[in-house]
Amino acid sequence: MPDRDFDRTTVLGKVMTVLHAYSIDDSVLSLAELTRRTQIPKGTLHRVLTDMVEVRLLDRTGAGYRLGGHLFELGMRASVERSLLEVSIPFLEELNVRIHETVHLGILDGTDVVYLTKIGGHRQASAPSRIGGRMPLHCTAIGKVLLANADSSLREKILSAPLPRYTPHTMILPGPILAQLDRIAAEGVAFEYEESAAGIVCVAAPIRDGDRVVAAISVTGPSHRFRPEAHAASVRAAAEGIGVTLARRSRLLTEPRS
Amino acid sequence: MPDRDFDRTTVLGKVMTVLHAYSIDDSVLSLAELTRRTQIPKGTLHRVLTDMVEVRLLDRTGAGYRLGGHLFELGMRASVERSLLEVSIPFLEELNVRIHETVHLGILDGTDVVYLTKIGGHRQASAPSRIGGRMPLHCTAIGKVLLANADSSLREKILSAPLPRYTPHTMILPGPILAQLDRIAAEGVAFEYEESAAGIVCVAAPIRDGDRVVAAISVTGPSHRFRPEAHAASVRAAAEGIGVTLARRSRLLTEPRS
DNA sequence: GCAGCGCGTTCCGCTGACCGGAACTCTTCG
DNA sequence: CGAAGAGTTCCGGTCAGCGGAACGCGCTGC
Repeated sequence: MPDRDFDRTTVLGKVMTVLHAYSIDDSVLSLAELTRRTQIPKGTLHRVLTDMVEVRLLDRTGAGYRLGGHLFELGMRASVERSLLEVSIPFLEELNVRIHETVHLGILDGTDVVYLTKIGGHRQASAPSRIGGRMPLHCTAIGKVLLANADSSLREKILSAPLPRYTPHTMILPGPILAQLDRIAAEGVAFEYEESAAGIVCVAAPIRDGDRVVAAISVTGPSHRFRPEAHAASVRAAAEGIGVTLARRSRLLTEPRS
Repeated sequence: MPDRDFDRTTVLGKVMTVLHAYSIDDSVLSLAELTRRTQIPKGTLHRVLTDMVEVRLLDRTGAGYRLGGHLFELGMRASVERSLLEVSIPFLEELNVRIHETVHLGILDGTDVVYLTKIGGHRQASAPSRIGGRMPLHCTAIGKVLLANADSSLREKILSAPLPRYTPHTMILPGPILAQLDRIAAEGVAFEYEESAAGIVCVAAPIRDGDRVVAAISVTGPSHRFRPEAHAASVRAAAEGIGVTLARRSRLLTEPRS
C-alpha cells in the first residue's frame, strides 16, 4: 500500500492514519485490527477512535468502527470534484444511453487516476474501477489522457519508476508509452486494449476548463462487443460539452486560481 | 445554520469546525473569513489550516483554502453510502431513462435527508436538492418516506418543533402530517406536491435491506408535465430491486450490525 | 504621501490536552 | 481451567499545541 504516511505524533496525523487504514472495500474494522494497521498503541488508539466517533468521522457498530456517513457528506462539499460531478452527470448519462457501455469520470491525483463516478447499466462490463477508487496512469485510457496532458515532470516521474503489469497487454516500456502519449496529446483521444484488465477496452477524452485539462471521461466495454474507435467522436464531443459548461459556470464565480 | 458545534479546545474539534465552516456552495474561503466563521484565534487557525493542507484535507489556492480532493476520496470510502450508491446507480438510471425526470437517492441523517446522488438529464427540473446536500424531512417525498419508517421518537422530535414553510403548500401542522405518515408507512409510497419548491412534484419509495429502511429513492418533475401517481409502481419496483440486490450482497459479507 | 485598515505570517513562553504503558475485565478457545 | 486476544480504564509526565502580540504588505481614501 503506497499510501503516504502521516506524522504519528500529532493528533491530526493519527486521525488521518486511521482514516487511511480503511482500504476501498473494508467496511468495519475492529480496534485490534486498526491497532495492527496503524501501529498506534492500543490505549491511545482507543481514545482517538472515541474522539472520532464523537465528531462523526467514524460510526461505532457492534463489531467495530466504520467510516461515518458524515465523511461522505463532507467529501461531497469538496468544490472542484462536486462541480465537476454535477456538470458531468447529464453528459455521462447521455453517453451511456447512446452507447450502452460503462462510462467513467476521473481526475488526476498524485500518480493515479481517481474515479469520481461510474455509470453503467445492469449489464455493465466488470471493470476493476470503483467510485472513489484509484488506478495507475499508464494502463488506463483515462490515465493516459491525463498523463499526456500533465506537465512533463509527471511523465518523467511515472515512466522512470518500474511500471506494474496487469495483463499481457499492459505496456511497461517507457519508450512506446511516451510515443503514445504524444499522439494522445495531439489527437485528444486515448485508447486502451486490455491493458488494465483482460477482456476490457476503452476510449477516453480530456475535459478542459479553459486551457487546463481538469479531468477525463471514458467509455469502457468488453472487447468482444465494443469497438472503442467507433465512439471516439462521441466521447470527445461529450468531454467538450462538459468543458464548455464548466467554463461558462466558472466565469460566473470569482475565478479561484490554482 | 443549525450545525452541531464541536469542542473548540481539542485539535480534532478545531479541524471539524473548519470543515463545517464550508457551506454547500462555498468554494474558496480566506483565512480572515474562516476566522470570522469559526471564531478561532487567527494565529491558531493559521497553524491548523497549514496542518490541514499538509494532510490534504484542504487545498491551498491563491485566494485562500478550499476543501481538498482527498476529502472526496475519503468520503467515497464510507462503506454504507458507497455500497448503496454503487448498487443503486443502475436502477436509478433505468428509472431516469424510462420516465425522463430527475431521480434522487437519499438517506436519513439526524433530522434531514442527505442526497447521495441525483440523476437528471439536461432538461432536468430545477429542484433545490444538491448531491451531498440536505433537505428537511417534512416537506420532501424522500423525507416523508424515511420519517414514516423511522422509529416514533424521531417523529415526535420532528413534529414537536416548529416546521419551516417553503411554499404555500408546505404542510406545517403535525396532525395532517402524522396521518399522511401512517398512510405512507402502510402503502410504501409517498408523494409531494410543491411542498418544498414551487412547481415541483415527487414520488418516493423506501429501500429496505432486510426489514430495515436504509434509504429512499424518488422521481421529481415539474408539476405541469409530471404526474407522480402514474409512476408510483415503477418507483416502488426500482426501490425493491435495490433492496433485493443489497440484501444479496450483504449476505456475502459478515453482517455488520448497527 | 501617509495614516489607517485588513490580511497573512511569524514568534515565543506557558500549560493542559494528549500520551501510552500498565493493569483490569470479559470472551473464546483448546 | 489456563492462555490468548479483544476492549476498556487509569494516571503521572511532558511536549504539542496554544494564542496574544508584533510584523510586513498591499490596499484605499483623506
